[in-house]
Amino acid sequence: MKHEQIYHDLRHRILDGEYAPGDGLEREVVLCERYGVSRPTLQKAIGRLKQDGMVHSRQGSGVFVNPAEFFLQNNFTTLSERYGGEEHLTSEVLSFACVPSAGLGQIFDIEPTDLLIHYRRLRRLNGIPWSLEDTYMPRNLFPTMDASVLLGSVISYIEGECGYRMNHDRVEVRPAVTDTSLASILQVEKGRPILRLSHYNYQVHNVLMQYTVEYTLEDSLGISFVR
Amino acid sequence: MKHEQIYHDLRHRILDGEYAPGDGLEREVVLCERYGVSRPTLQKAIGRLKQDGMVHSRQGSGVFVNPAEFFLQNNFTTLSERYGGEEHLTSEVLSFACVPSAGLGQIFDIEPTDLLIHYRRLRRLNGIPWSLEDTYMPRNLFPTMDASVLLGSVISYIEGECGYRMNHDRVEVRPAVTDTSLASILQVEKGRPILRLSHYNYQVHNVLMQYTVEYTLEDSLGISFVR
DNA sequence: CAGTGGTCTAGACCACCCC
DNA sequence: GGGTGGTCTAGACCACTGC
Repeated sequence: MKHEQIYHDLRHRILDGEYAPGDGLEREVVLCERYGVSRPTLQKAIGRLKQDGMVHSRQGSGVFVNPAEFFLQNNFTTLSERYGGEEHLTSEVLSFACVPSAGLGQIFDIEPTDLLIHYRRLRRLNGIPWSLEDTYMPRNLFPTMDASVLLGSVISYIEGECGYRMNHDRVEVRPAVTDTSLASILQVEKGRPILRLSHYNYQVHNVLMQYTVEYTLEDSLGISFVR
Repeated sequence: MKHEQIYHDLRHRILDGEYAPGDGLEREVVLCERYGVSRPTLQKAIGRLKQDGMVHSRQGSGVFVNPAEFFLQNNFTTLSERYGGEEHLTSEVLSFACVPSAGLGQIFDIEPTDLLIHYRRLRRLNGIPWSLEDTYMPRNLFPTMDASVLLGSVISYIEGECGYRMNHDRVEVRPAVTDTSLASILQVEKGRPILRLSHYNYQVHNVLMQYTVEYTLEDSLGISFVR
């Protein structure tokens, strides 16, 4: 998709410092010519940059780059999307098993006796324990899944080998405090405030492919709404 | 804006049960005729419905209404937007004063000695304490503001009487636990996990008009990402 | 008043679903 | 193969900015 490419290109140019904060981007017509697209397509790309807090625009004036502290670094996505590439993210698989879905059967819309794949991973950021993830995936959708998949990218297993297509995510945030076990795994004190994120990963037609509960030491998650 | 009207119309039709979950909406061309718009405009409206979790679409097939548990009720917005109209929301002004900006001067980009209007409100949902808000607004932008503004809608004061235009919001979520004073105000036990939301309300050009810190007993906030 | 971004249109082409 | 949504275009008109 053209607008997506343009979005990524402009985003990288901004992050690379090609435009200083406060600078205006080129006029829309110029950018349209550079990328060889029409204005609506360019504006779709600009719109995503606005949502990310990278730029703001003023009718009759121009599109301007925000100071870096306004940038929202893809928060609320999965950890690998938040930090992919930029920081040193490692994961340690703490467990991998097939379990009866039991109570979780409801959200997956399967029977309590049907099987779910469950794995728990500790994610470290630059070596420091950063978040704990419990992920569940229905066995019937992923019959070939085994522990070796976790060595690579789970996403490319789902989208590549299995041929499924992710359609949308839903994320719920809850406040929590570390209990004894969580505190010892994440190596923080007991009773520390912590965010608990539930990620629901859907195919089209609301078929749930992945359900992940993440406890993260991230101190804040941000989001912005452009009117 | 036409796409906004269409979004609200369809949203109300869905909430009113005009379409049952799983039902398909009319074909896009039909809806275009009904509303007298072109397809891109209609699709902008549909796109917002998808983000809200109200519908999903399938290329080559149609647009379908989701079960109600997928609906995201405008979370992450201000409390009055989250519950406006639907529930009984009341607020009690606990304090109103003009204070030196001090440390907050930085985020407003003003001097530490410049004045900020500060007010604290306890919001109740159906009579139950639900969230505590501390709001700061720069005195120089709102010289006519006094406590009487809080009796009506602060938004319409800002956009109507003052003639400013909100351009975008930024929200940050942090985990917290209630301390003694917060627990007594919100009438919950001390040490309870709670979400702390920072709302930043901007005019164009990133002029900060309002900064609000909200502690809310909301058990979870949701958001969805459509690819 | 000239130039900018904001919104919308009419129509095109494609990928995909389902008969 | 007929019909659906996904994407894009070229161009129009408007509101607003800033000289």
